[in-house]
Amino acid sequence: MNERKRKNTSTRRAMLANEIAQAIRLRAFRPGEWLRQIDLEERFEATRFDVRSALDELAVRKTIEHVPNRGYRVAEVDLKTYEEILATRIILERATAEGVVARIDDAAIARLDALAAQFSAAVTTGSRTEQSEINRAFHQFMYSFCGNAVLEEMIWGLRDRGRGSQITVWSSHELLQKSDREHFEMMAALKARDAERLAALIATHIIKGGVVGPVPVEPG
Amino acid sequence: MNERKRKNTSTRRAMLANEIAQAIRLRAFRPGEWLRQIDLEERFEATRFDVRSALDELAVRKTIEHVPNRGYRVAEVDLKTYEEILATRIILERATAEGVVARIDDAAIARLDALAAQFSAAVTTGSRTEQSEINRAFHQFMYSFCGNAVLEEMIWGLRDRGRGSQITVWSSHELLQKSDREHFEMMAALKARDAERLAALIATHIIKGGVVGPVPVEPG
DNA sequence: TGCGACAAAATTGGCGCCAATAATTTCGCC
DNA sequence: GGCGAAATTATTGGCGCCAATTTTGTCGCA
Repeated sequence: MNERKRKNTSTRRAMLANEIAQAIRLRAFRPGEWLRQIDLEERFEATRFDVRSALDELAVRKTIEHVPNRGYRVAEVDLKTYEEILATRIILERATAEGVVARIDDAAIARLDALAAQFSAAVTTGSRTEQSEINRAFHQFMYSFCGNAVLEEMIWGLRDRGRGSQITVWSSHELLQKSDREHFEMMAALKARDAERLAALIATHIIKGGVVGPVPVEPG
Repeated sequence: MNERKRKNTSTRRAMLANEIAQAIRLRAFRPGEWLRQIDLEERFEATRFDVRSALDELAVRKTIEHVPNRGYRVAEVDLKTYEEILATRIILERATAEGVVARIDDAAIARLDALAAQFSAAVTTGSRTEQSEINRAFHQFMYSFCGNAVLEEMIWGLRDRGRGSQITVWSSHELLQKSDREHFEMMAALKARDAERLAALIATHIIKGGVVGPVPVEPG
């Protein structure tokens, strides 16, 4: 009966914040780049008020940085913080293994196999952002079975924060292929219901995929 | 030379948000309670604009909840979410043990001993909020040596979120005394540089301090 | 007396205006 | 011609106003 009325502010704000966040993920805005409110108004067809709200939200989530009287810019993550983010991601993402192994079902495994295959295809033919989005989908779907929504939230919050680093993810084709292979190793561990092995794979996946060269990361 | 100019908004907003957050921690506002903007204006002597900004920030941090056209209220955490928060806290806080043990020095140990002693005293003589604040100070100071600022942030964000549960922390005097004892056991593990033992103690500390058998939760 | 509808009051929330600040250009002086 | 200062332009950000919405209070009717 009732047609859906126009969205209220908090919804619009959240949606816009997510749109901007995605744009940042897709590197439409690069780390350090200023986000001019006027541009965002036009690009996303939103009012200035909504743009500001969304930017404030992203600043609280540390996706962007606010400089008084200068504006908002995509956060640039320094090396130390980046390493801390990776270390914390390892802690959190490892911890999903147990729950995932316990709760995953055959249908989900099939879907994950498909996503892993999609990633394989994207490694050779797809664009950087395609690879990135498929990879994200793979992990997001897998972690969604961990049985802890709070834990999931933290993981995705951290992953978004890590985007602001100068370090190139998958800096070489070999690393990309390694990530690809690791997905299938994870699937094997998953099918064998081997939580410990899955956790170990997740840890190396994060380290190898994210850091180039000598790795000075000691979790904790 | 230059007298310090008036604080800019983002600073005022952050300060006000922290003040309100502390008030919530101290139970000046109870879970489910509505935070009327007019009241907050007077109580904290802030403009309506700043109040709203601060409330928005706290809503993003999930300390409070925003209901369109109704306002903001202290988040009520349901049991499932509360358990997830505790589980995630255990994951994160355990992970500090290694770094803390590696980095702690004698001066810090002395300070922690003092805080543990303060807590002991507060167990018998202090108020609930005093106990809570000293306990917080103890853990905050300890975790500050973990060498991972991002990890620390996550922990304190989660701890704040947990305040919104109906579950009474330290529901009995015995649990309070148990917490007290555990602080000293942690100190022993710390002095022995036994990270594994410290991690185990942290885990039980969180579980025992936070959950009390079958929980009489009444939906608000 | 209980209940529903209508009216009045209280509260929230969208938004535009313009002051404050930073960035850019122009101009004058050496 | 180069350099610094002043004027111009661009952008951000504080804030108050009033509309939209909810809550509270009142009245009439069964």
